[in-house]
Amino acid sequence: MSSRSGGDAFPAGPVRWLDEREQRVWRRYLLMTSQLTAQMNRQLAADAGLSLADYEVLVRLTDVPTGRLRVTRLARELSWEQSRLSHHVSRMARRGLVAREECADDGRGALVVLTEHGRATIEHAAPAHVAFVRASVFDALTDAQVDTLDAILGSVLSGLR
Amino acid sequence: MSSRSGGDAFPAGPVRWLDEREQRVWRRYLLMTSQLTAQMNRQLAADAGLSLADYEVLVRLTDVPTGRLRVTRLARELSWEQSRLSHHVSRMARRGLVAREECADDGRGALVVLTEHGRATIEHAAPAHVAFVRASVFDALTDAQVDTLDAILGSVLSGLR
DNA sequence: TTAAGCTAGATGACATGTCAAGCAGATCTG
DNA sequence: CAGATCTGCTTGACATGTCATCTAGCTTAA
Repeated sequence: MSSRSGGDAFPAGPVRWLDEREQRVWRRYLLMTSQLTAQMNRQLAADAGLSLADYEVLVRLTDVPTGRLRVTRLARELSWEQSRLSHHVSRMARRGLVAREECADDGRGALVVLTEHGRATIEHAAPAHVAFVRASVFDALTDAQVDTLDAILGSVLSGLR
Repeated sequence: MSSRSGGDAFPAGPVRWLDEREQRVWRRYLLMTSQLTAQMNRQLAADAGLSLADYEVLVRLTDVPTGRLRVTRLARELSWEQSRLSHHVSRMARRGLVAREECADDGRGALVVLTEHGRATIEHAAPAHVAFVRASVFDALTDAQVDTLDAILGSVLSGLR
């Protein structure tokens, strides 16, 4: 459990505990997200030797024609902290998936570039990954459920900022 | 992006790429879950020096009257891998939140026990954490949305096993 | 132009998670 | 009851994330 119901050992205070239904939904939310992430990671690792994080980075790079992006821009696209990306790029570079390049415009800047190996790897990985997402998520839901999910994600996200 | 639309650089094959709407929902799903987790972690860390994982462990232990559980049982309740739990218990024990105890029934077994400090910590952490979850999630959703979410979680989860 | 302050990135320290291997105590079977 | 096997748990190696800090290159304004 990740939350408490009322009437237990904790002081009641002004806290509105989650009711039975909310607790069930919340537990299932935590379970579902962790399982789904874990399975995507395992599927990608088995199929292409990638983590989901690797995959996300590679996809952003294939999205631009030049296959290269400034570090800060890439971090923003991914909604990652800049230092996380910096560490991750180092690891991916060690594996030959991307490379760093100096930035002509700005002496401080750095570009992350998709390598040939990186491109080949994501092109190999994408079909099975998309198939997995489709099978696990979209094929399991009705159109109306997807619409509601979209609305839910929007509401929660706008509250988080 | 975590998935591809059709008609791009990848071989088409028999793959059904995600359409525009599916892509948008999927991106938002990944964004929302990572943001929500990050913010829960930060809130818990700031308020009580706990990670969400610590919190989950402590809650399971407070759920049983004796405040102690076998390692395997606790791992199952959390849906964690056993070795993850073992590492995590070591770290929590170092901080005095839990302790290990031998198991009388089974010489191989081990019990994880909530300490006084652990109990005090979760009792301090729970109200603000629940308030955060309520404010971020449940207060942002209508009753009908929560029902649909429950159904979605159920569908996806049953497909994942 | 030059010092103050800002910005882009990298890095070190450390928490966390995964996988594979190890180990000792049960259990099973001939 | 002895060896084979299974089980419960721990450990080591290593990938990943976060936070705080550092460096060097921009920008600004007196």
